[in-house]
Amino acid sequence: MKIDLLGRGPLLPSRIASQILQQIVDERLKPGDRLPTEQALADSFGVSRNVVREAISRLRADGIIQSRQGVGAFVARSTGIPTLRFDAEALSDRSAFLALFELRGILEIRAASLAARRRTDAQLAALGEALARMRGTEKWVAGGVDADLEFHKAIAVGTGNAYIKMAISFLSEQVRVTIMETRERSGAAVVDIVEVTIAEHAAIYEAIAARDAARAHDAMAIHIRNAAARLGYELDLPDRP
Amino acid sequence: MKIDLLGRGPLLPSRIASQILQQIVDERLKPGDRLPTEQALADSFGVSRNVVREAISRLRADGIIQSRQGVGAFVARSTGIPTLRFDAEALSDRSAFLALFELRGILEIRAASLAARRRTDAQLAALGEALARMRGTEKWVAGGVDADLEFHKAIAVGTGNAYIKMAISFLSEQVRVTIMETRERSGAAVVDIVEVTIAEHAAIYEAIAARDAARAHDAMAIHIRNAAARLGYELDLPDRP
DNA sequence: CATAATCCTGTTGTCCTACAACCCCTCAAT
DNA sequence: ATTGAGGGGTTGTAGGACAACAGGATTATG
Repeated sequence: MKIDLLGRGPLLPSRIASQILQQIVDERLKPGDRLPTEQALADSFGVSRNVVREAISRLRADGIIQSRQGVGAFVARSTGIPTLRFDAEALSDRSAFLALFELRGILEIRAASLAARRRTDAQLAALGEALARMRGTEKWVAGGVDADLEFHKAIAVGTGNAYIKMAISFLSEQVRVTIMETRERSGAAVVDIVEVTIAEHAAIYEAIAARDAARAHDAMAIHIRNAAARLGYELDLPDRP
Repeated sequence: MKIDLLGRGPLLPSRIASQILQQIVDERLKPGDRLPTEQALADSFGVSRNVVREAISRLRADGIIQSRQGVGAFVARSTGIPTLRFDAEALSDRSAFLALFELRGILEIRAASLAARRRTDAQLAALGEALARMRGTEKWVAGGVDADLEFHKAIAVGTGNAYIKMAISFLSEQVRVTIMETRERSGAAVVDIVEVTIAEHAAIYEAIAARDAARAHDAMAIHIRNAAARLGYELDLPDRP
């Protein structure tokens, strides 16, 4: 059944999910309401039950609906905001950026410590590669930031905690975007002192390689503080508590 | 107490999705890589292809992987996702919930430390009110969790960092929803020992009131670890680094 | 009569098979 | 060399079957 001439549009499950979601937004289905049975939905949409199941599965993963076996699927009494997002524009503000950087630092520092204790050899190898790639990039101005982020993500991977990885990736991305925007606007390309930066990363790598959690913690703390300083910010990271 | 609090846990698609995601996080599957065929995945996980399809469907909705008919499914070249979202259902999985709790702990502990040093008197007063409200609720079963969250949010406010506050609120909400859902499903209401919980909170409050960052840090660490224990989990929080 | 045990029915969860749509490669024909 | 038709493999969709489960109706039991 080809309806969409504009390219092969979204597949069936996506479309069905959209339609169900639309019914919820339109309040034809209110929180707490029970959805029609999968078979009924399949019939009414003219698709197979399989497609309906995939659609509902997505909505369920988003916390929009929840289903209980043997009973039915219900529109969730949506209590909480299932997503976290930061206003990109607000980050131009000096104090806001500092706050974001602080949050990132908290996670990165602990992540370094955890990675030192939990990393696998393969993960360490990946970290080493990221470091090597940083050394490789002569032109630090553009690609350097990406290589830097890659290094930090590799550390996050080393924690073995998928959520820490996601959070750090998310925050790093915010920081990266903000930095890029700022440089574009101010025009002045801040030249990092390559040697210093790489040395800091190397120190972190060494500590993680040696499985020395305390040293990894300190090395990362120093790096974060210096990175902030290079951007012109004084970061108030707590010392070892 | 039941061995597995998150009882007849996560449905198959969630678990499969988690495992695939874990492979991506572990970098056994790198961006651009092609996933095994659905049939191969189904065989290796010992489930039907249908289940694998639902799992992949979710990851696809999250932009983590993308698949082309007739070719295969590929790990998306991570274009930074501007939003942070966790699979609500996957959190029923024991290890996933533990990972989330660990992430939350990292932030909460540091937040307590920061709040001890930065709080204003007004913020301390708000924290005291939250604590009083916790003491007020005799029936800890239902409203207690909300009062608890309010207390933690008040601490986050005390850091003076809006992003830390948002992150903690977000994570707390995830934890709360997960616990609620679990209780609903398993039926067994876990009764917290009210006195102990309040005592832990009081200790945190005292430390913050005294502007003693180290003590606040420790008190929160103890609280988080005990809270996890009450839910039947052993949390591996690093000691003072 | 009250209460507990049992059956019954409907729904979701999972499995299985089959086929359509599609991509990519090969290979023969022009 | 270009073109075009297959062929194998993969995802997308369909449909049927059964297990797992919840809840109400029914029957047995005190």
